Formats: sequence, structure tokens, C-alpha cells
Amino acid sequence: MDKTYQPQAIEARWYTEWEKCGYFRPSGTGKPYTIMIPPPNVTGSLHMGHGFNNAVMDTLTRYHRMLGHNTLWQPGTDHAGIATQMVVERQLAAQNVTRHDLGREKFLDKVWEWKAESGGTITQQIRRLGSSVDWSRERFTMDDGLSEAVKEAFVRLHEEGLIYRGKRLVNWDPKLHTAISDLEVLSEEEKGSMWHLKYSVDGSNDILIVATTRPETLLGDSAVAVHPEDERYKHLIGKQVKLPITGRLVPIIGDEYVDREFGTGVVKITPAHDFNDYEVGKRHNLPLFNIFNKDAAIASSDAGIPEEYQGLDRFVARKKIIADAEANGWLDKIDPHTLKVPRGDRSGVVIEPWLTDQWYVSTQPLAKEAIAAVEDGRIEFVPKQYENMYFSWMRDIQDWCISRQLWWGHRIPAWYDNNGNVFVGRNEAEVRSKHNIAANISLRQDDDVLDTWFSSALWTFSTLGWPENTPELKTFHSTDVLVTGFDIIFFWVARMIMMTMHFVKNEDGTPQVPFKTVYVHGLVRDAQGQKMSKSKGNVLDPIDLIDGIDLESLVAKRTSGMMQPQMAEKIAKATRKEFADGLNAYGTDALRFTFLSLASTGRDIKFDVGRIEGFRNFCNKIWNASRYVLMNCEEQDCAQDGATDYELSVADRWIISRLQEAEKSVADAIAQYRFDMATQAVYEFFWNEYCDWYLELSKQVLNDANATDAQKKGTRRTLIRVLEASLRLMHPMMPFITEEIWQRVKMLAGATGDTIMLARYPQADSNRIDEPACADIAWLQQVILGIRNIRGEMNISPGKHLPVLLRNGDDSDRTRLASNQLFLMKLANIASIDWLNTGDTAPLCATALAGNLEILIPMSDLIDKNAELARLQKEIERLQKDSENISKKLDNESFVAKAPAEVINKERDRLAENSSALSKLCEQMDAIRAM
RNA sequence: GGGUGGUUAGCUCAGCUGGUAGAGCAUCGCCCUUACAAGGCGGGGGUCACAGGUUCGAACCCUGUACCACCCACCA
Repeated sequence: MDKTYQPQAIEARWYTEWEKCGYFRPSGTGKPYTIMIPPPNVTGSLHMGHGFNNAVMDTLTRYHRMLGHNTLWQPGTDHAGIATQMVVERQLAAQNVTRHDLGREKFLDKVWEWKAESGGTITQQIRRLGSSVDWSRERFTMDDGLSEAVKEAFVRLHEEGLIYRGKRLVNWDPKLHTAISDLEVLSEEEKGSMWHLKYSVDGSNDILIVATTRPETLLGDSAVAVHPEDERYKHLIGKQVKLPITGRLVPIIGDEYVDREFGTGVVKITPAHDFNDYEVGKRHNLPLFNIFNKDAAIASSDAGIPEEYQGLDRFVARKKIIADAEANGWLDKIDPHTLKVPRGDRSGVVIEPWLTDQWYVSTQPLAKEAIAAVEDGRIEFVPKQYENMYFSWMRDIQDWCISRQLWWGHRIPAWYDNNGNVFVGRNEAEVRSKHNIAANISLRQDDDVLDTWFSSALWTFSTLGWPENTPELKTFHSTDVLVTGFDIIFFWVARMIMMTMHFVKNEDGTPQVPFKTVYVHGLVRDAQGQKMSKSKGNVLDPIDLIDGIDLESLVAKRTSGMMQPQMAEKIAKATRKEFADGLNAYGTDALRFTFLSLASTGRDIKFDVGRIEGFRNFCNKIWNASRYVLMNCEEQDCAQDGATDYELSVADRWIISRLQEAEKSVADAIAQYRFDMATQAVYEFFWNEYCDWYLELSKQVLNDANATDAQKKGTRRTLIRVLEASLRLMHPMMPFITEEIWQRVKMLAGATGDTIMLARYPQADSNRIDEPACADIAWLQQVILGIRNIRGEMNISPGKHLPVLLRNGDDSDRTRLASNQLFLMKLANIASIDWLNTGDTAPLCATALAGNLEILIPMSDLIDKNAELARLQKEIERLQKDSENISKKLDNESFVAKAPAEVINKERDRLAENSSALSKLCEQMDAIRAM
């Protein structure tokens, strides 16, 4: 083996080997275990969220595969309608071409070209993460099978009356020229103004002052509303006001929607351009004046808008109206005002409520089952608190606008005749025959496509062959766990639950849930807790953490292709400061282990490069420990021939015990999705116990000329077998390094099989926990620690062989010393050990205690008397403080009366131990002082 | 306006059903000892945000406050 761990040298070849050998495919036997990958954007590239996500999913997948389950991790990609279309449009824009110049078909060809060109990026990157997905089953939301599923779902929902078409207000994106769903609108607080405008009451000299944040919409006002009980205005209800500019007369209405306390208590009502006003308008039968075109510029309309306003952008029109108001005296005042501005999550422009024809899914009937499934535990969220978020949204769910005025996506399977009739069917022929439409009547398919999330909602079952009742669907559905970020619970998780339960049924007709568990994780943020984003220039690419990147390349990457080039300098500076040496090549295993170690309770994850460095070092530790084991076991008898001519030492029996406990911890942790605890358990076991203690102990046996063959064999056997088991234990988290080493140790450890991937996962066996051995090693550690502590604090060179005197030990101390003397002498670097009789006076010594056993190190010239006195003083103070606290408790009558006996006894024992230790240390201080 | 999560060592976080506050990184000291300096050994460092309450006993349970983050909601 190479002297240092080189991840790139081993990671490159194993993945191809695994994939080539088909190890990722379900075994076909055992209990099914299924995870569906959240399909990334087909033309996207890997980000930290994917890295985290994949680490978790692959750990679960490999774990269950090694448990012998029939494990499927289904991969695939999403066509990501708006996002992908925007990318291609941007490319065209660079050549001064619009999609309309090309026309629909040619444009779609371009998108498919782009997909072919960039579609492999993300899947190749997922391979770099070591993800053991079954690539032979890879799907794409727009491939034939899934498109069929989409069509089928749409048609069935329509037949059932759960999809309908209607004209109503939608969130219109004036830049992208499409409707979007409520979820795609982000409202942020922004500073704006509140304009107070004077409307004159018709037939009187009264003036009403309306307060508005959107003065331009007054062109489309249908009424002015006041609260029906408002003493200031109620006498005006039923009268009319004359709108400025258009001069239209609109009624003054009373509606409880109006908040008397807010603004002036008078609200202008624009039913065609405001969701609330729309509702008010319906209640009062107000006419709708649509004053905007698809760009949200002022349109000619029946509202009587003067020509000079027509064609003006909404914000230009606003300015003009304010200028007009000021000039003509109907502007009362302008107050600064912060308001929530709705913006499209993709385009960033202000969303306009606009009246159009769209397709909707009627969600309430679907939500009922979906709520029940979470209520009764058929679906469980981890962590649980996300269920509240789910419930609160689902219980107040709005119909889902699923049509998009885009070209890239699943075209809506609806056809229109020239009379405006609409027919839904799987294809034109079906529509014609079903509705008896003659061939000479022309039909035109709906131009719109479906919301991307419509196809995503079918993902768990469409990928398994639905609507066919395939064997895969029967075997692998419901899936076991969905691993996803909290940010798409509404977009995706909730809709998947609704759609799946509606379409996929058990044999008895009860609905199947898409997954039994939803593991929700937070966002991966940068070391400062900032959201990673291109515009902030703080993005880390998982691939760069794996392969490393030099500073200049990183700076170039972060500052290229920016929307705001003026930020480049600042970003470059910050990057140079934070990553002065660029990024090291930490390797996939370290990256995965880091993600897992951060996967605690569903909160956001701050990713600090210091963490990954620590875990790369852990990989190095595994590597070097394995080198040591191999050096000592290769071409040696490791007692794997079935013969029993070997002997296990206390150390052997102890490390085997500890392995069982580590195995149990890992299994418990994974069962609770606490990957942080799983990584901690293996880290601690491997580094702090196997390496720090057991390997050192093993050296003493292997290098001891007096040790028997049986003892050496026992040690080698334990060394190699515990290593081999540890590798299997760690494999789901760190697949590459464990495979690489396992291939070298498997024979020696008596393991068989071609790959660690398919080896059996280690199972804790409580029968193999040897309590006496553990107690012996704990004793040994305590004694060694005592000596090392003296050495360290007294600044005695590690190379100095120390003589040690022991006093006051009982029989078990003597037995333990006898059987562990060699270990003790070597690990503490001791020259000699001698017993003093109780009461014997010792020479000037430094002291450590192990229970009642006094460990004395003659100080002679080694040690500074005052330093030892100070050291003892420190320890005495610690014990005194502790004893005081215990005494206080024990003196408290109600504690003694009410606390459980177990707790009381524990405190009493501790107090006794403390006082015994104290008296020994005090004696020792006196002795030192006396000398 | 409702709701959720958070506040523990310099930093990032654990801390299961209340019973002696932990880890990694950073830091300090001694060591290039034949697996590993990407390392070994030893040390220092915390009024568990604040105020009350329950309890023999609270980081943990209850109430309230402050600050941070996020989600939802129609305030023109």
C-alpha cells in the first residue's frame, strides 16, 4: 500500500468497476427496499445540496443492500420546464434570436440539443459521489414512458372532474409570459410608497381619499369600498365617485374586507388586478376591467383609458399618473410605506394578477387522503415537526394551476375545435372517436404545457412503469424513504402524496403511499451561515472538494458569468482571503463522511472546510492503520483455517467487545436517521479505540519474543478480523476507501466475495461482549493515563523510561498487573514496576491514583518538587469542590428521602472514593513537603 | 398577524425517558517512538441567552422575555 492515502488514485477505478459488474441493480431476493432519487434538473450541475442528499441516500442504500435487502435506488432527471427553457432562451438571446423567431418545433429541437449536450453532466457528477443508483433504470421526466404516465394521469383526473379549465385571476409573470402557481411567487418586503389620491364623489363636493400602493391600477377600478360600519363614510355607500383620468363613474360600496384602521379606510377596488379585489368584485357583481397586456403594459380596454396611457409599462404609467395627480390637484400626499412585493421565483419580476384561462387541479379532494396518511402514521416525517408545516399547508390548500405558457414540457392533452369547445383525451384520435368528431372538423391541441411539478408528482410510480401494473411497481412501491430538503415539501412532497394515493392502490383498493418516511434536511450553507449563491460568490462545488482546485481557478469560477459583474472584485477578495491555498483534494469519502457528520436534526448545515479536512485525516488514519495490520498479517498465520490453536488476549476480547457496541450504535443511529451519530460511533471506535489502544497493545504481543505462537495468532486474527468488520461497518458511509482496503484484507480475514458492497453488514452480537476483559482494559487505561498525565504535566520527555512504584492495591490490582504488566510497561514507557507494602514510606514521588491503587513515580532528579505540589493541589481542589457538592446533596434531607436509592448510593460511593483519594493526595503532599 | 426551529467551550455542533456538561476544529506544552507529523502524548477552556416556576435535583419539563433564522397569511 502507498504510504499516504491518495483518494483520487482509488476512487476513479472502483465506481466503474461496480457499475460494470451490475452491483447497483436490485438483487432480486430479500425484502424490497426502495429510494427514489429526487430528480435533478437534467441540464443542471451538482451543488452541495445534491452532495448532502446523495451521501444520505447512498448510505441508506448501501446499508440495506448489505443487510441483504432487494435494494433499488432509482435514478433519473427532471426536464425542469421554466429553468431549462430560460437557459436555452438566454443562449438564443446572445445571438439576438427569440424563441418566437424560431417557432415552437425548432425551438424544442434546440432544447433537446442542449439536453443532449449537457444532460450527462449531472449524472456523471452523481457517479463521482459514489452513489450506487441503478443506472440501468435511469429515467427522464420527458421520456416516452413517463410522458405516457403524465398524459394518463391528466386524462383520468379530468374524467373524474379533478382537473378543470377556468378563467380566473392567476399569478402572471410578465417577463416569462406564463402563469405560475402560488408557490412560485415569493413575497419580500420592499420599500415603496403609499399614495393618497382624491376621488370626488359624484353629485356633491365630497372628496374621498383612497390610499393605494398601486396607483396605476386606478385605470381599472370598478368601485371604491369602505367599511359598512364606518361612521365617516357609511352615508356615502351607494353613491358614485368619478375616477380621475378616465372619468368613469364607479360605485361606493360597503364591504367588511375594508380595515377602518388602515390607510384612510377607503380602498379602491380593481377586481381584474388584485386577488382581494377580485373576491370583493364577485360579492358585489362588479365589472372587471383588464387594463394590462401580457407584458403588464397598459392595454387598450373597455375601461376608457386615454390613448396617451396605452402601451405604457405599468411602472411608467404609475409615474405618469402621479405626475398627473400632482399637476391636477388630486394627489393628497405620499407616505413612505413598506409592502410585500410578489416576485416570480425564476424571473424576479413583479408578478401581476391577470385574468386568463388556465387548467387547474382541484386539490381539496386529493388532500383529504394525503392528510390522513400523515395523521395516522402511514407516512412519517423525520424530523417530526415538519408534519405541522405539511398539515397547515394541506388543510388550507388552494387549487393548483398546472398550465404554463411555455413550450418545453408535457403538452396538455386537450384539443379545441373552432367553436371553442375543449376535448381531453390521450391523443387526437381518441378525442375524435370519443366525441364523434368528424375528420373534416379541425382540432387544435392546447398550446400550453404542464407545470414541471405535475410530472414530478408522479415520480415514485411513473418510474416503475405505471400505468402498467409492472412487476417493479408491485415489488418496489411504496418506496421506503424520500430524502429531500424542506424547501420542496409543498412543491413536491405534498403533491406526490396526493397523486400517488389517488392513482396507486393496493389489491384491496386502499391507497398506496409514495413513501413511508420523509427524511427532511436543511439547506447547506457556507461557513458563515450564508445561503450559497452565484451572486454572493460563496458557492462551493462538491467536485472541487473532491478533486481540489487552485485559488486562481476558484476565483475565476466564482466571478465568471455573473449577473452583477460589479461584485466580482469583492468576491475575488473574499475568496482569496478564505481559501488562500485553494481547496485540497479531500476525496469523495471524506466529503460524504463530512455531510453525514453534519446530518443531525434537520436544521440548516453550515459547511466549514475545516470539518472535511478532519475527516480526510480520518481516512488517512484508516489507511495507515490498515497498512500496519497488513504488514503484520500478510504472509502470516492469522488463524483463519478453522483450527482453534490460537489464544485471545484481554485486549483481543476487549476490542471485539467494543466492536459489538460500535455496531449496535451504528445500527441504532441509522434506524433513527441520525447519521451524525453513526459517523461519530465509527470515528470514535476506529480512531480512539482500535488505533489508539488496540493497535498499540497488539504491538506488544507481536513484538514480544516471549509470546507464544497461539497468542500471536490470536492477535493477528483479531487485528485482521476487526479491521475487516470495521471496513464493512464504514462502507455505506465511505465506499471507496473501504473497498480498496477490503480487497487487500478479505482473504486474510477469511472473507469471501468480489466486493465489499455485497458483503454482509456487521451485526452486533451481545454474546461477544466480554465484561471482565473490558473492566481489565479500563483499569489498564486508567493506570497508563495516570502515568502519562504525570509525564505530560511534569514535562518529562516521552523517551524517558520511568520507574514506577505501586502501593495500596488490592488483589484484583495485583492480578491485573500480573497479566497486563507488559502492556503497561510498554504503553506507559516504564523501566520497572515494584510494589511497596502498605505503610512503607516511598521516596520523593509524583502520584496518580487508580481507585485505591497509588501509582508513584520517584521524582529524584526528574521532577520539580513545586510543580508536583502544584499539580497535586489542583487535583485536590477539584476533588474537594466535587465532594462539597455531593455532601450538600447528601445533607439535604429531602434528597435522601425522595431520590431513588440508586442515585443516593452512587453519590455516597463517589464521596467515599473522593475522600479516600483526597487523603492519599494530602498525605503525599505532606510527604513531599517533608522531604 | 399566526406558526416552527435555534441560543451549550474561541468556532461548528452533540447532549436519548431530568441524576458528575461532551466531540471535532482551534489553542497551549512535550515528542519526527520502526502504521500514521494528514501523526502521538498531555493540558487549558463553559453562570448551558435571560427571568421566573415545577422538582430532592433542570442544559433538559412549564411560563414569560430577548435576539437569530425560517414557514404561512388578503391588509389596500
